[in-house]
Amino acid sequence: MNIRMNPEEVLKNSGYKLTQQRRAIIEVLRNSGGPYTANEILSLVSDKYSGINFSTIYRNLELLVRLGIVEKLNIADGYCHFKLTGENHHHHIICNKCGEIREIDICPFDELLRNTKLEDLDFEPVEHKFEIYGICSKCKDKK
Amino acid sequence: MNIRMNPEEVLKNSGYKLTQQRRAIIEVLRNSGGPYTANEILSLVSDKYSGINFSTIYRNLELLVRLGIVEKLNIADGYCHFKLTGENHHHHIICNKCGEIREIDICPFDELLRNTKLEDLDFEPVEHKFEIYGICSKCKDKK
DNA sequence: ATGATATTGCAAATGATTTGCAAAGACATA
DNA sequence: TATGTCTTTGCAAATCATTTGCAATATCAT
Repeated sequence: MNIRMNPEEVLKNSGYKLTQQRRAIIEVLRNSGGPYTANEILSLVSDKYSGINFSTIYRNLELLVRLGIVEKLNIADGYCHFKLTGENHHHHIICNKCGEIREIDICPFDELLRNTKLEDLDFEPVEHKFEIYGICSKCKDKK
Repeated sequence: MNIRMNPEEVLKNSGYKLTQQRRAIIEVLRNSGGPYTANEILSLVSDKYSGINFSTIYRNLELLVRLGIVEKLNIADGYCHFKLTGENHHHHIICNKCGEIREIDICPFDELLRNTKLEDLDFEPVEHKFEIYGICSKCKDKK
């Protein structure tokens, strides 16, 4: 599936219907950015498409992840977070106090592969995750 | 809390009682190694201490994490995984097929801090996680 | 050995996520 | 534009990991 296609095109080209609910979910993720929990996505989508159901949110997020349109993050806060797969590879910094998740462009992986012998581990890497937890500037002075 | 102390000592020195259940949990993690889910820990512990309860497992894992004795991993498989905090800092490679989790000594973080200006992000790092997902040698030929 | 207090086991609650099923919607085709 | 097929939705109930309240029990300082 071409990375140039937008989410709506990917859905249609994969034989899925472009329902109002799916449009709304994609639109919310596109316009509101940052990774959101299913809960947050429900609230945001409800603003434009009232009556949408949790199972619809979950079913579609799963579909969108499967199609590579959406990325699922495993942040250490007990929830799944979702965001549109950006064109650029990146990782995240997470504030331990307010929970804000921000993208960083820094990726340790290439460097890693260059300097070390991952193949010695007899392991074929497919993807990788890198997260830095800490305190963001807004929370720095809070106790 | 001195890192030289063993888990049992840390518990006692922190004012917690060294119950049979806690001994059994620590012993299992010490002897059986690899990160385990609460479920797996229950099974393993049940072998030596039958009748132990899920809530006991969870309550103690939480305590042990709080005391720094146990490390909690957020692997992208929907479960929490627990292991004894080793002396050495490390990260993990996870097989997408069999789910096996192995430690790697490679850490991208120091390099990262040296080469980039994390402080420009106005973020104070506390900890970080790095996981590589892929296919392990045992699963390489499975379809 | 005793007593104060932490800890356990049990059962029920919680909270995110999933599922079955009938009704509604999307879209290719006429 | 109307029709029919097949997907998708909404709802409600089910799951599944994890948490919690509480009475009974175990630990450990004394």
